[in-house]
Amino acid sequence: MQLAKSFEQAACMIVLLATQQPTIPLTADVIHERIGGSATYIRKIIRKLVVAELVTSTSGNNGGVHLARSPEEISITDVVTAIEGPLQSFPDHGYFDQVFKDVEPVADEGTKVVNAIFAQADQLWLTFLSQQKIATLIKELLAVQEIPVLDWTNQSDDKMMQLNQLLTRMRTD
Amino acid sequence: MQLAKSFEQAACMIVLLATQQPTIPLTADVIHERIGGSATYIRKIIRKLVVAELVTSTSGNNGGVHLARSPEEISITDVVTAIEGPLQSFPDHGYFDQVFKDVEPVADEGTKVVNAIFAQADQLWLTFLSQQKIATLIKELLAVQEIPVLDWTNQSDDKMMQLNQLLTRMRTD
DNA sequence: GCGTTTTTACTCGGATACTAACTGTCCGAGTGCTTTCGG
DNA sequence: CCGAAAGCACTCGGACAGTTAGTATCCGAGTAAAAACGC
Repeated sequence: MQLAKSFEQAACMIVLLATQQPTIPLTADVIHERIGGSATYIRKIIRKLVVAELVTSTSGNNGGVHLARSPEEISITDVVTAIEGPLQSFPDHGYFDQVFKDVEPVADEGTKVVNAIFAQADQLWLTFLSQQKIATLIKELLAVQEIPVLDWTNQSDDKMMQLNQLLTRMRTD
Repeated sequence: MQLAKSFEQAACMIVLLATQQPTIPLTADVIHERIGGSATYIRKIIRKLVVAELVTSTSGNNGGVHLARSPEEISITDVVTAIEGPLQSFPDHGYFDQVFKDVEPVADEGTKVVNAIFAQADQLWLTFLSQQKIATLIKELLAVQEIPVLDWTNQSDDKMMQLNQLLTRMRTD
């Protein structure tokens, strides 16, 4: 049981967008250059994030995507449900009811019991991940106190060096 | 993100075997008649349970499968890992490292952080389900204090009526 | 009657198709900024 | 100088193709109990 590969890519996008200057939206192409993989599929993933209202996209020239709310208000659970839909780990095909179908007093209580158990387990998983915000994730990731903001659109090596310098400066503070 | 359909079937088998007279092993065919679905695939699932040492199978005439240990000592987690293997909900394709590949001081710490978070969430899920034993599940399922034992091999309607009577008697006690 | 062979009823485990979900591609259409053009 | 038209750079969203994990089938081989057989 594993999340889809696209979830990992989606999470990367959110992180990317969180460190992007809010004034400059990111193009699907720029995102793709950073994350790699299939350029067209990246768009499909972006679309899911738009539908889930985690990011906003603007059409036309100089368009692109940017976060819909601050990284402090986006949890990992948000990203998971955006990509995968509501979580239900137990695949209910009614086999339990089938087995005990002629045991009359039990009727179709079978799956209900099992479903309830898994619903609890799922809830534990979800609530834990809902406490993990993108903001704290990035801070851990880059080992800094505050989220650095830069412009990923500018791809020159200089910018990359600037980020490195920025990071080390932030860490030593 | 969902468990495989075969997990549900596997769980049913364990329940079935738990209520089976320990002296009489169950044939793959008998199990199939109760659970339904594909007869040959049922065998593959049984095989997984055997490899995971949840059930034991004996070859030859009058052979079949029976539980390897008591239902009190089998947890839902055991069944999950028997069918799905070790749980790792985060699909680690290294995208995070890819994004920050030229941010030198971070190096390949990216996936480690994310992996750690999901490992915690998974652990919560697993430990909760490891506390849910098959024995208690069955008791809830059938609304009885003790697990009823019968012979599923005998398929006559009489036996089914006997079970129903047995259950109502156990409940009123 | 007793040991050996055959039959029978199972499991074992690999090779092979089928299927659905996920992944990836393609293309026509829409949107808004920018530029061009005519008066 | 100003408004309308054309061009451009993007996104939108659906239709379609490829890939992979899970599902399902088939078949030859192995194993142990029971039945049949021979002396």
